[in-house]
Amino acid sequence: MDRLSLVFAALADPTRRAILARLADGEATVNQLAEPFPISLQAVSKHLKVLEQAGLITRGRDAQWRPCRLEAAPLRDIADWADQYRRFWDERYDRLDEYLRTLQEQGPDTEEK
Amino acid sequence: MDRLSLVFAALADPTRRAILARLADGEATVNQLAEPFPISLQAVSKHLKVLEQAGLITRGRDAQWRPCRLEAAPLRDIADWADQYRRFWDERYDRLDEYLRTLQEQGPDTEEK
DNA sequence: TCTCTATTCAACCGTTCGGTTAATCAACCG
DNA sequence: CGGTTGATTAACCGAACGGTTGAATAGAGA
Repeated sequence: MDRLSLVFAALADPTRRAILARLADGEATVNQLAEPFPISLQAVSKHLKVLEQAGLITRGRDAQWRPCRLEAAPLRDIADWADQYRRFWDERYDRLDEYLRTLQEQGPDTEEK
Repeated sequence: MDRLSLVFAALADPTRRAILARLADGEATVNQLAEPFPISLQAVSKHLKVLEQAGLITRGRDAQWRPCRLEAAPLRDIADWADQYRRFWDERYDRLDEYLRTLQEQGPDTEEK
């Protein structure tokens, strides 16, 4: 699967987003990360694997602990991706938006919905 | 499912992101949207349903056509969400980042990985 | 060594996903 | 009306998902 799809898929789960939020406060072990959730440790381990493959975390090794660290690069990627569409929500781009729509609507029907 | 998860899940598919890109150029019918893809019209219809339930598109009615229109609000939402983590990738926030990590690493081990 | 802790791997289970084909609905048009 | 076009719905299929339990691995420590 492509990189962007992997990241979006990883973020499409509240548990995984909560894990990222926790990691924003600093590194944490699997047990620490699992503590707030009513699911098994193994389930959390799976979530971490998904986050790792999406490049959203990296895991080190400290004795028998595997400290997880947030990696923000993919988040920048999706922020940049969404920013492509900024003109569709940012009112400062309203005039440009209007202009583009007018350009495109020349043929089928000129009326606005 | 929560709103944000719906949006992320909808975006976790290249076909659906391509549909959104197409809609950035203006409204389009299902057939027009389906044309570039090597999948059936029904499959595209399903994708549109997913996008609609995520609030990323709205569909009108023009005779037997169902023109689709991009709705950017959820994209603003995910951009805002990602922006929470900006300090982890934006170099202008490096000092703050360092500071926060130092604060947090007081207990288990002070060494960096 | 034996044991305890931290974590992962393996197998399984029910649900969802992305696709298919076939049938149906909706609206125009002769 | 009947036929055609545009789009959705229904039923199905294999793969992936999110969870489980149980077994295995890695390292600390007595």
